Amino acid sequence: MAASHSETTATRVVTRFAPSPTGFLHIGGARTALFNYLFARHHGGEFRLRIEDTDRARSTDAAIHAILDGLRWLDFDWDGEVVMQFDRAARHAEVAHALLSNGHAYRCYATPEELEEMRAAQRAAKQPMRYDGRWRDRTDTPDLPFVIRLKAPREGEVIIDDLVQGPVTVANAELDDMVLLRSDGTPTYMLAVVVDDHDMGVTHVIRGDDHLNNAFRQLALIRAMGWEEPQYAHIPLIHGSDGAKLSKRHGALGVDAYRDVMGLLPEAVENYLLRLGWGHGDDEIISRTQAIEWFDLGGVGRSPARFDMKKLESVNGLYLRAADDARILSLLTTRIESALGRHLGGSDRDMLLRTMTELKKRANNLNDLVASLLFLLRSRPIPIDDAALRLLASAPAGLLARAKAAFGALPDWTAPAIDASARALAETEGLKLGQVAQPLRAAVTGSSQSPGLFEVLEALGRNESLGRIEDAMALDVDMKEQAA
RNA sequence: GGUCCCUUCGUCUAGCGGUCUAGGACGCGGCCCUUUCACGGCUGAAACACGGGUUCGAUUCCCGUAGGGAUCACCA
Repeated sequence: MAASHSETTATRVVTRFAPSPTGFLHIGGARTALFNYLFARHHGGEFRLRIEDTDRARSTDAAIHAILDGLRWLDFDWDGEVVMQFDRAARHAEVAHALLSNGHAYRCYATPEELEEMRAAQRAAKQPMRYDGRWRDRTDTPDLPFVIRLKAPREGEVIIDDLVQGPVTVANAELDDMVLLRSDGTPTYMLAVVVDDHDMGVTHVIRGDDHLNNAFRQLALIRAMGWEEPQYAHIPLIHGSDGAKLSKRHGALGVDAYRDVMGLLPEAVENYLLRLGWGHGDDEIISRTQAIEWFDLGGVGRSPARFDMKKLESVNGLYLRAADDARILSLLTTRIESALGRHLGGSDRDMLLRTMTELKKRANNLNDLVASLLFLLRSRPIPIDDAALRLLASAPAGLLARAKAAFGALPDWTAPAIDASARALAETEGLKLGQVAQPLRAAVTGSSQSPGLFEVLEALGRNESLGRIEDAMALDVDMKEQAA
């Protein structure tokens, strides 16, 4: 029971995120949660979480866990206990009956078939499909199943001063008498949201604009109960890259997919989502702290934004490069181990840590990062791709052997020392540095492209490096020529 | 179809009557850096949906048109 919050509501802010657990936490839901979170934190208010599980047939525990897991990953910490809507069914019914007693609701005995006929007739007559209020003024109470409907005002209009959409007006004649309590005694969504928002003391309802029309019906219910009206902010939905409603193939995946299959960082997803439909001057990279300081509902755009994976990847790359190397390595470990089929040893980790900064420049997500570092960890002989094979085939005869000899004689195995040695070799061979470096790169990395060759050699160590060069020297000539 | 909402580069956006020869970012092209690929730096192409008003003056305000979206359940 949250009865009297009629005191000072001017500065008090309570927002909530209220997903229904019929699926994973998708990207649109994550953005709604973000906006609610940021708005609450900006005002020093509360951000609450409510699971709308009144649809017993479609709600699952797995979905509840996926949603909580997603919110935790994104680090949107909520205040207080999670409210499970179904647990409050008795309270919802209580409100429906209170409305019945105060004359703001009535029993409707129309059968589903009867209502379907009514709609068919309206459809045929090209009339708007609305409940015609056939039980609105009847006083008889047959011994039949019934639903409780709100006796909504029929005259006048309602204006909602939406914090995002601005003032929106709808005539009451457009609204029909919605069902509050189903014939089985369970509450409808409309009833449950209004009651829960009220009892939870929600001051600002920030949600997708697919709920904008609902707001008018909900307001009628709030007024019938004489409750305080919340502020509304209906944010536009996210669309796919083709402008159509976001679907699976556009990226309407659970946030777990962004983490696990796409290998993205939560702070990057957050930043991208924040900028989707909201802006702060020319700022692109915005920290959580800045977001809390700057976020405002007035800055939210009113038109739907298209989801752009390319930009998300780009933002992720920026965050990846800025991220702590040890943290990234820990995120990478499982991926690397499953790709390699073995556990990572301490020396492996040291080597990766030393090269991580360079590695990160070449990847925008964790998957690419793993793919680009595996060559460091593979055991000899490492696989050589076609482009690398061609490089080896076109290298001057004996070059690799002479390089191996020169490197083998080095007193210190450091990148600068190897660099100097390679340059000296190129000089005596009458070659450009690239003509020496590329075949070596092919031999050592198995690829035509990699991080700086000398840094790679240093990281690999003298034995492994010389071994790999030797492996390449021993490669079958036909094989190389075939590639060339 | 009724109702409601929206409309700046391909995309996300800045702009809240003159500062706009319309700015930034992603993507795309070029150049630089360079042992490769990246990163980074510089640079180029690229937009105010259309038509009327209001105003000394409209990207910015109003009205239409077109296009897009949302919603019309005993689902949430």
